[in-house]
Amino acid sequence: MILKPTESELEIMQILWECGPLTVRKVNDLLNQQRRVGYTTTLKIMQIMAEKELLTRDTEHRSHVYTPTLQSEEVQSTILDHVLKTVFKGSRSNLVMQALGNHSVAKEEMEEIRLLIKKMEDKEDGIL
Amino acid sequence: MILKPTESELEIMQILWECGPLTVRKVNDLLNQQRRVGYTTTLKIMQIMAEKELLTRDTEHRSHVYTPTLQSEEVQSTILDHVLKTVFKGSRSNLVMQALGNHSVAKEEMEEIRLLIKKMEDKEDGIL
DNA sequence: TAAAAATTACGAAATCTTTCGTATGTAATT
DNA sequence: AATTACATACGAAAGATTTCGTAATTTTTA
Repeated sequence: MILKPTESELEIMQILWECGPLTVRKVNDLLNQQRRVGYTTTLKIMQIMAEKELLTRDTEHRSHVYTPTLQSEEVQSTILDHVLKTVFKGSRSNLVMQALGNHSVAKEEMEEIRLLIKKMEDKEDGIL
Repeated sequence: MILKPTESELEIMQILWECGPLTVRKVNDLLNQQRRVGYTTTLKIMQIMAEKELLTRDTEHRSHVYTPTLQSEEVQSTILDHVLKTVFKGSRSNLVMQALGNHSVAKEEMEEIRLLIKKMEDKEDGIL
């Protein structure tokens, strides 16, 4: 992904990742459960996203149906890399420490993380 | 911190955290090692930051000297919380997994993280 | 001391994003 | 068939951020 999505674009992608391909109407309804926003506003942003190819749309039926072109993991990774670079001067461990420090994480999730780390240490023992 | 700093503001804060209290001239010189930007642009942004109280300035001498009011950790935490909420639907472990997955981290840093996790598990055994 | 250089203040243009009104057309309802 | 509801397209206003030109002032240099 070249472009970092804007906040509004991200909101819409979240909804589409969660609830599958949707019409503008559906997206706007879900969006309005979070905050008040007009229908044509949502329409406009989704049209722009389609132009940018952040979404594809099926124009077969009267109500177009939109799908995100990127997977959530790709966008998460892009954004996290940007934060890593601009906020943590590239230090991944500082980012992780900040993310974990003084916060509670469910036991199972913590276990998942612990296992991932173990696997990484086994694999890349001593390596950068 | 109430407000998320803009990208430009963040760039400047990074420089000030790294290189201590500086004049606009110094900040602009350092900034120009990364990208081309005019002196008055940097000045303007730093003046706005002072208004917002992201920076304090010593106006004793002709060249004002600016200092960040927030520590880097505070801003890192604020921004990471925002990303957590808007990009990872609040799942801290997903964020951490994404930050670690498929990336290399120096052995010592990894060890640091491992220790932190161990400490957290000991302290909050079984708790949220 | 006069000219040049450096600094702050300020306003406004340029750019990016969000917002929505209006026009237009199609489907559903009466 | 006429009216109402619903959809897209489009342009432009509103808002936020970045950019920089210019004026006014002070310091430095020649």
